[in-house]
Amino acid sequence: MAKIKASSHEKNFDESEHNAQGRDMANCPVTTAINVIGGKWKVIILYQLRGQTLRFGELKRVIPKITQKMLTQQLRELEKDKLVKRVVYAEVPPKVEYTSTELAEKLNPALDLLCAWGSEYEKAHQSE
Amino acid sequence: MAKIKASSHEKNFDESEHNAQGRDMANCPVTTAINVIGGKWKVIILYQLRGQTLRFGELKRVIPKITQKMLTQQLRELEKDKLVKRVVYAEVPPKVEYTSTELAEKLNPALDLLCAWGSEYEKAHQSE
DNA sequence: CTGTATCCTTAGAGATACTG
DNA sequence: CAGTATCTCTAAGGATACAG
Repeated sequence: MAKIKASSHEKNFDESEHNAQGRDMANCPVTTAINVIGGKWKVIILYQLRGQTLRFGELKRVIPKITQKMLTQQLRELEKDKLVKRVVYAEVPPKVEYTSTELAEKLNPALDLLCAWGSEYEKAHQSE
Repeated sequence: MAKIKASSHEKNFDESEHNAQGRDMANCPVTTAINVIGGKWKVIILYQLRGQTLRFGELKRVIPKITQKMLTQQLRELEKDKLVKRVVYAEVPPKVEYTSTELAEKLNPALDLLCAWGSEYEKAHQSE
């Protein structure tokens, strides 16, 4: 995929210049959204956490092909972006639970539409 | 951003293994959708082409910070993914027009929701 | 169990120059 | 006008080993 920095909220348009009467709306927050959920495993993790709390190991088991490093990293970013809440229990052995936040749940309608569109897309391409 | 191959429709789940009763739906086509529109400039280009045909140079002018190389590359991928139609006129000087396809227009509702969510996200983070 | 820390490979992306 | 062709840099992501 593209190189999308997690913390990059940079504008892709130079608003200072008269930008040839292009649609300034193009710089609407879709780009922000894509930046936030565009990570390779983000939507997958988010999906698993829909209305459900999971431990680190459970997530790992449910997403077998993700590495520990990536799981940790993506979770940290999601946490920083306030899409996931992380709760550490002071036990031994350690126990950490991940839950999706309100903000994340608000994403669901959009994800559902994307999911539906993805199906259409796959249908349109399955002939190849 | 994440590394998302344009042509990668690989499964991120190992369906052969009993995957710890994880939600198989997690591997729903959201991931496909993200792969297709996750490119750094894709949604921006798509937005500019909403219900409107533009020439290469017009796109370049409207998205000043994109390089020619990236514009060409992203357009080629969108074309391959059947989201954009490319029409070349046999004139001199050359003239090439880009139009969004039906499939691309079907994405709009999802993009609108993402846009709305992006605004919420920005609000929730502006305090920082 | 839930992580770090390293090392490594690649793909994404920018800059620049050139062309039919 | 609408692109290629190179070159380079960086960051995303994977593999593996180690640790509280």
